[in-house]
Amino acid sequence: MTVAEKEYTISELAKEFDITSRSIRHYEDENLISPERRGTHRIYSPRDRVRLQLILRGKRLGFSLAQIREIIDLYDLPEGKQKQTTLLIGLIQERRDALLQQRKDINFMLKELDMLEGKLD
Amino acid sequence: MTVAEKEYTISELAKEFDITSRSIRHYEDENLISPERRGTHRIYSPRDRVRLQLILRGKRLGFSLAQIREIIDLYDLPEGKQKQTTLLIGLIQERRDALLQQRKDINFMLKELDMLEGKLD
DNA sequence: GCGCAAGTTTACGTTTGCGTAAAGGTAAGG
DNA sequence: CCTTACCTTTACGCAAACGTAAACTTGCGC
Repeated sequence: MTVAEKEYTISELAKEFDITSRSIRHYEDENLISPERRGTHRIYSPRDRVRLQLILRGKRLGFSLAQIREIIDLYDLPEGKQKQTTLLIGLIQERRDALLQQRKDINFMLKELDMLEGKLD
Repeated sequence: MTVAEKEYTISELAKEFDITSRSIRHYEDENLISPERRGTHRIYSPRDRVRLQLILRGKRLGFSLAQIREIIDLYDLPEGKQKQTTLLIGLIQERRDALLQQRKDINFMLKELDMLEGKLD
């Protein structure tokens, strides 16, 4: 039998990730997450929680919610079925290029910060 | 004698960095850059050009213009004079922490992209 | 000295990402 | 049942980062 899956309320997740419930609902409005409903209340699964983490990671990197949705959608491929592989590979490569550029930018800035600190003798 | 410094018009820089003149003027409104004026026209020096590059780098990393201004201001320290070193070191450390977190996020996402691509066999 | 591209200011418009009431529904404890 | 804490939807508000249009001025190029 399957192990009982953990469940979360909206305010639990909000507190855990230090954001507001409003934000989480907003992400749902933007179709970035869609928790189960028990009556009117939202119930979040561990899988939903992971999605939220992905969203916040994207935010920290400066992606828009629309971009984040594109990225997240990559995770929801129908497992075996590859639904336009060439198109997907293109998308993935785009993401990768952006991230590599960001990493370059970060390394550059880190170096600059080192230099600046050096000037503060 | 000093070598003649290169000069740029607003539209030259706009074209070079693939942004609009409007954006550049906006950065000026927000005190991120302040080119020389020759009459009413703006004249950009190589130093201004570097500042613009810093701005765009910050943007690619998702920083707000206000944050970018803070970062840029670090470059304009009165050379020898250290004006509240402890405070500055704190600021620099904050920036560094944020960048290191971002680099972690990036590395995480890159790994995920690799895995996703693996599933597309 | 005229034309025309490129510059200027001023100001209102737009999108994104929530904040912040307002007005109420729901569930568990006493 | 009643309070209390937490949840819900609806909707208007707002700051950031420009877009865009209007209405001018400037300065080559001929």
